[in-house]
Formats: sequence, C-alpha cells, structure tokens
Amino acid sequence: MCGRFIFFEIDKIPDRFDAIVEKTFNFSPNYNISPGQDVPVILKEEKFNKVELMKWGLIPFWVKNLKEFKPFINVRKESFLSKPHFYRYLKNRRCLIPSNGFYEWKKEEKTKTPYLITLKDMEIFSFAGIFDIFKDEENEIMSFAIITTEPNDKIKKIHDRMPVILDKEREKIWLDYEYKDYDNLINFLTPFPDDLLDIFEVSNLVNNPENNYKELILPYKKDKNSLF
DNA sequence: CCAGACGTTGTT
DNA sequence: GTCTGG
DNA sequence: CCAGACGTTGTT
DNA sequence: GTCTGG
Repeated sequence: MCGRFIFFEIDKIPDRFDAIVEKTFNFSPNYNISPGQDVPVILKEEKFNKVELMKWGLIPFWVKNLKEFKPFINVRKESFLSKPHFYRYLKNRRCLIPSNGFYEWKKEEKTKTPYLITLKDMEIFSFAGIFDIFKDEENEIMSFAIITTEPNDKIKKIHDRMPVILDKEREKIWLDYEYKDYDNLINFLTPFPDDLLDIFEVSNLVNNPENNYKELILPYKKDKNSLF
C-alpha cells in the first residue's frame, strides 16, 4: 500500500513535468504527507501541463453524503479490470503525483518498522494516480488516489503492495487524455524495477503524522541497506 | 424493473 | 474495536 | 499510513 | 452517474 510519502523538490515541477505553476500555488516541502492533505498533482492542459492542489483521498462525484463516505487513498490496478465503475477513471481522470519517496511499514509479531523508498539520490519521480471532482452546495473538492500494484522483489520484504511509479516516457502518455489504448495503460501499472530503488529504515518519528522535518528521511541505522 | 454498490489494507 | 484527523 | 479519541450538560 | 444482481 502507500499511505504516506514525501515531496520536497517543488521548484523542479516546471522542468520535470513541463508544467505551469500558478503564482498563488501554496505548498511547502513536506517530509510526511498523509491522507487528507492537499498535495500538488499534475494534469495535462492544452499546451502545457498544470499543477493543481488536490486532497489525497478520492471522493467520487456521485457521493451522496460527504460525512459518511470514506475516501479511498489507493486504487488497486486490478480494480480497473474487475470493477467497471473504476474503468471510467482510467479513461478520463488520469493524473501524476510528484514525489521524492514513500514510506512503508514492515509489520512483524509486535512491531512495525518504517522504511523510506526512493530513487537513487532521492531524485524526483511520479506516482500514477486518478482524480475526481466532487461538488455540492458548500464544497467543490478535487481529490485523488494513488494506484497500487504487486511489489517488486525488494519491497516484497516489507509489504505486499507498492504504489505505481511511472518512468518519464510513460508519464507523458499517462497524462495525455487523448490517448485511448487503455489496455496499454494498464500495462503501465507494473512494479518499478528493483535496481532503481533505494530502501532503508527510518526513525519511527515518522509514525506521527504531525511530525514533518528533514530528519525524518535520514537513515536510522549506519549500515543503510543492511536489509537489501 | 428497482435496489444497492461503487475502495484498500490488514486482521479475524 | 472503530472512527476521525493529520 | 499512524495516532488518538471514543461523552454530556451547563457555564464561561 | 452507472453498473450489477435479483
């Protein structure tokens, strides 16, 4: 699963995603993004891409009462095949979520240990996502979910799901709302290659969603990759 | 036709 | 145990 | 995802 | 809103 991530290289959005960022855009480096928060999301526009702040936790447009609905923070790749309701999102509500890494907790008998998963040098990348727009009298909420898939061999040691990470080529196609080879889009939703990912244990200070500072992304142990 | 679901993860 | 809030 | 709350009445 | 199940 993916229930917590980081994103701090906000200045890199325009170059990395060929995107225009509004002057009023308001998001600070975040080392502990949790569900419910407003997060920058990339969408395609006519000429360039754009950035929108969206709430993490997808609220479908058809929800009757907001209070009782539990937003979904993840969507399984398999759902696009088995649940017709979700195929709609694959067809015309695709987006990218910029990130520098994500956390997973390894559960054992009585303990849970947080790990941070990044690209080499914590380089910026993106998750494949879907979004929706919910409207009622008081609200207009844009929200998104991160797609999950089977884990690769490294992540398998901690958890049985991982978020979908797209390479640059796939990012372009994923954003292109005129692209209609949906079978091929589903083929994008595969585990990211092991050798491109770095995994290491971090302090359990990250457990508390209210903690948000650089130290959270430091390796907890000297031997950074003992497990991997 | 209408009613009811529409999600994931982890745990039992 | 289960829901809410971050 | 995890942490923390989980209640009412009346008064300020 | 739209699909599935009865």
